Amino acid sequence: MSGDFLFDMETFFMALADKTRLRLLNLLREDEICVCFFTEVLGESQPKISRHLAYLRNAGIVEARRDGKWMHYRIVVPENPFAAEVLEYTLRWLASQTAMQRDYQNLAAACCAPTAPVTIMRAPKPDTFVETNMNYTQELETYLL
Amino acid sequence: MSGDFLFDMETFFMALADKTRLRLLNLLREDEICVCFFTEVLGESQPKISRHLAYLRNAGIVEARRDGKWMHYRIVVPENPFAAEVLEYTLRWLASQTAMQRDYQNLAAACCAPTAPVTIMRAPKPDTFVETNMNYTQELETYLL
DNA sequence: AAAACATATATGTTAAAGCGAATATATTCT
DNA sequence: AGAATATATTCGCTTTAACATATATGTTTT
Repeated sequence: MSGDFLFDMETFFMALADKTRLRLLNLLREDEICVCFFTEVLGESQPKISRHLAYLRNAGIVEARRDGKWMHYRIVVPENPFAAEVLEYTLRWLASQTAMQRDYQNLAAACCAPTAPVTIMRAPKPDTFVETNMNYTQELETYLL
Repeated sequence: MSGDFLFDMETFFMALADKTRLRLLNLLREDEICVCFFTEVLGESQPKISRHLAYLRNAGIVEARRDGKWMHYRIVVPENPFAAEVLEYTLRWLASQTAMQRDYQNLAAACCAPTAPVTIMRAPKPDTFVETNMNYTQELETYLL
C-alpha cells in the first residue's frame, strides 16, 4: 500500500554500518568530493575506497559524476522521506563526532595546503575549498563549534 | 569534544541492518512486548528472537524488564539526540511498510483473539491491547492510514 | 525439592562481508 | 597509437555474522 521500499531498509542501514563508509559520508556532507581526496585524507587504499563508494551507490545514498579522469561523488537525498530524515540526522551525528571533525579538517588541509601532496596535486578540489582560504577558515570555524 | 559516542555508530546501525531486528522494533513501536509474542507473531525460533533482542540491547536500543517468568522488551530513546532522531524516523519508516503493517496486525490479532494459541495462552499482553477490543480496532486504523 | 515453563547462552556450522593484491577499464597526454 | 593517470572490478583469503541445535539459567507451580 503506502510508501513501499524505494530501497531495502536492510541495505540502507548496512551501508551506514561501516566505519569507512561513515567516514566517506562525513567528508561528503558539504560538497561533492573527488575519489583521490578520500584515499589521501582517510589513508586507505584506492580499491578499498572504491569498493565502499560502490556500496554506498548501490544503497542509493551517493551518486557519481565523471569529470575526465576523475570521479566526483555526492550524497543523494533519498526520495523516501523517512530515509531522507534518517540520513540527514546521521550526517549531523557524524558532524558532532571529534574523530569525524578531525577527518574533515584533514580534507580542508589537503585542499588548501600551498603545496598539495603528489597524490592529489592536480585533482579537482571540492567547491567549498576552491575559492580562497577565507572560505576554508570560515568552514572550519562553523564546523568546530 | 562535543557529543562523543554514547554508543558506537557502527554498532547502532548494524543493529538496524537486519530484517529480524527491524521486525522486532516495528512490533515494539507502541508498547513494551513480551518475548513469547515475538516468537508467535514472527514465526521464528525462540533462540533466534532472543539473540536478536540481545543484539538490540547491546546496541542500547532496547531494554528488558523481568516480570516473573516473562521478559518484556521496550524501546529506549537514546540519550544522544541525533541517535534519537534517527531511531524515531526509522520507526516511522517501518510503520509505513506494508510488510511491517502485516506483522503489527498479526500482533494485534494474537493479543485480541478470543482463544489465544497455546504458546502465548497465559502470556502478559502489551497494554495497548489489554483493555478492550475497541483499543485494538482504533490502533489498527491509526496504523493503516 | 522436583517438574514445568520462559528465556538466555553456548557450540559448531554455514553464509556473507571486508580486505589486499592483481588486473581491467576509461580518459587524457604525448 | 602508446604511455600515463584515475578509478573500478576481480580473486583468493580471512574475519565476522547468522543460524539451528543443544543446553543452561531463572522463575513459578505442585
